[in-house]
Amino acid sequence: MKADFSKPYDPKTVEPEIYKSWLESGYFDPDKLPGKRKKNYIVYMPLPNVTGTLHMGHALDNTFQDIIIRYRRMKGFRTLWFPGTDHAGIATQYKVEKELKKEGTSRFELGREKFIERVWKWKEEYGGIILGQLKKLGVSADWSRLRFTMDDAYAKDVKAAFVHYYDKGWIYRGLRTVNWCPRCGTSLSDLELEHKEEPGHLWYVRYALVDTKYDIQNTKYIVVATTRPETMFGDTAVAVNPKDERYARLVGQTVKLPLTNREIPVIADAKIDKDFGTGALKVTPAHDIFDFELGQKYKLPAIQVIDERGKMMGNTGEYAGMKTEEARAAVVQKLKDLGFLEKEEAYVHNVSVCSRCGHVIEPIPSVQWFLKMETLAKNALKSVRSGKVDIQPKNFQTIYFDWLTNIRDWTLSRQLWWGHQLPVYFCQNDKNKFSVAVEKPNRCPICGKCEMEQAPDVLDTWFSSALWPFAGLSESDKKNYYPGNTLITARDILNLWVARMIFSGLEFMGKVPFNDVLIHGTILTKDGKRMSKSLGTGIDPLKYIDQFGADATRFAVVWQATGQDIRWDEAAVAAGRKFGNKIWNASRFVLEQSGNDTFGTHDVKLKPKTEADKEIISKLDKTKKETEKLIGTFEFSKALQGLYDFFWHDFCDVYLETSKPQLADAKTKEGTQAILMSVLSSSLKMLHPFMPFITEMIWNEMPERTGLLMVENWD
RNA sequence: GCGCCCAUAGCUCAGUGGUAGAGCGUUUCAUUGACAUUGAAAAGGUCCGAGGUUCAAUCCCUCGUGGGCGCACCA
Repeated sequence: MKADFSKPYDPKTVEPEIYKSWLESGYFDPDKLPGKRKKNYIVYMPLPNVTGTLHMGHALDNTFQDIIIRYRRMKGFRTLWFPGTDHAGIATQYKVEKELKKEGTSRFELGREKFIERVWKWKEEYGGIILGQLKKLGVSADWSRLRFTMDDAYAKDVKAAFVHYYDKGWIYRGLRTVNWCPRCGTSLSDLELEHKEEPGHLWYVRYALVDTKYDIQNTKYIVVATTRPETMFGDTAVAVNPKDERYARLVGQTVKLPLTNREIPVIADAKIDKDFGTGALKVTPAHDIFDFELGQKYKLPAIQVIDERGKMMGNTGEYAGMKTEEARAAVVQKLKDLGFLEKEEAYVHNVSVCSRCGHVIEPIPSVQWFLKMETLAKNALKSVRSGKVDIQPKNFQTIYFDWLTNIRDWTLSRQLWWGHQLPVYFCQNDKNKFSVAVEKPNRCPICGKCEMEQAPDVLDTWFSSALWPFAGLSESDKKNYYPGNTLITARDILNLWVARMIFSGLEFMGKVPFNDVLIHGTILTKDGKRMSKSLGTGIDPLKYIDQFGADATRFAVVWQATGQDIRWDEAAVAAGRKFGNKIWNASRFVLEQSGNDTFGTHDVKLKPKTEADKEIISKLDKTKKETEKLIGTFEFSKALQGLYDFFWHDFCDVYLETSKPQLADAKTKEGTQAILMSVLSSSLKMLHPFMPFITEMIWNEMPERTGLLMVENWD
């Protein structure tokens, strides 16, 4: 590799070559780094899904991580950046199902085994794409330690984790009302829902009092307000606030459900809001999670009236088989006709939808596996409160605390086929009994003779990614490379993933997996909209890498990532390329002026003679300190802007110009040469974490060079 | 409903209790000299609105307006 300064810098031909030389050096692997390195510095890559392609968010996320890793590598740390991909259970299954649908078939027609084969094929085809793309960005992760969350070794650790929790008594199986996606046919955790505002109605429905002697103010019924009248076939109580004087005398009495005349009690609970609607709530334990909890408390039966496909069940009479929305309209009409509808109000409410497929969530009762969160959440809270884990910026700690302090038990099981099947084995002679073990028992411990059958459900994909800092690592890696240091990600997976890694790390490895969590801004379109493929607003960073080079793309992303969300401005990429050009030409000048071999290494003691000499050396010093400080506090954007100012203005505009007469004067010539070379050398080092390709390329021409810039001492 | 964040130049954004900053854009001038992917200079701002604290507020406090996000027991 020769830097040909007779031509403008061409990233397209240079970058692949440079990346190859890095790979060949082996320096991405901490065990192969040169020199004595005492301290580790470890970063965990947020796992891209196997369904993913590169987007601007990845570019930002990974550039930040690469800056840290490259900086620490140059500072003499034993650096390790763990890369990998996530099987992303529901997301991937959804993609493959969509593909099947186009072919006119479905997973049910294929059957479980064939379907999973198909998903593996998909994974082989698309799973590595994003990682290949990240290499173009210059990512210096240790590819020799690449893991996939369904690798055999990884899977073994996932099962062991499940067994561990089960043995502690924290995992239980039970029938509860859970979030259910009728399209995906599976339960979902709270964090896998999205909330969408939708215009709807609030219907006021009369529930007649059975005993009219409690009739107050000349009414013969309680009016409940509901947005979902079709669920009333499953009502098993009406609840009011105990302090609500309007209803005080009715508590303990009985009302009749319209349409079916089934009788249900009136109960009182402090959680009922007196001021909402009429202050009287219809309680449907089977189809509302809040109602389910009320039902548990007051031992109310749960009557399921909506099935797993989101359709009305046989016990709803004429509505059986209807979709819930149809049934809603029909029930309202009937109530109106029969005089049960007191009034109807337009009402904007939030509906929960599946974060994957967008289908409306239907809470239904279902047998699922749950993980008790009490202790885990408490530990995760403590780690951040005590400062063992520092989440930056601070306001994200609130989001973290909020989730953990109001946490519900984690619904672990999913009725999907793609994922880690639960390590639970059922006895075929007594199908309610099961055994939990990493390996399937040869002999059924229950009946002693049956061939046990594994539970069909798979684990929530986040159960396995929660183990990312250590799962699937070799024993020596677990010993040498846990815990790590830093995690950098966007805000959307703070609770979904980061919080769960923290408590999992504590639980299984006895230490938090990292001390610093940096949440960076999200990249939006220029008019402030979310970048999304389906909206056509997404931008592929490869577009910029191809056109302007990876360094310019990295520059643009870092330049703009000041902490807040970023309204993406393409002009920054052009600015990045211009800066690259500046670096290239300034280097050419310095190298030409240095007289090449007449000038030795920059160990030569610098003897500043002129004011300009002193000035540039003091500014370089200041910039070094500042850059170091800012990288340490993850203020990469500021660090880059400082370097930009120093290099372009202080060094190029001012010193390079004054150096010209100084070089022409025999008295100052040598000293100026030495200073030029020294400042260039330091600048290349400081810039390398940000713009690794061009700086590495120029480094090839530096007389003091002994090897790759990526492992030079930063100081 | 509760909570958080944001509002500064034409655009994208930094910033500070005391003369307001960058990149890009615009205008003018310069140029065979490392670089026209350049240099020098200039124009351009009620720092969202109202009130308060202060000797002094773009910055701190309160309320409001507009935008974004998170959570919710959203009946």
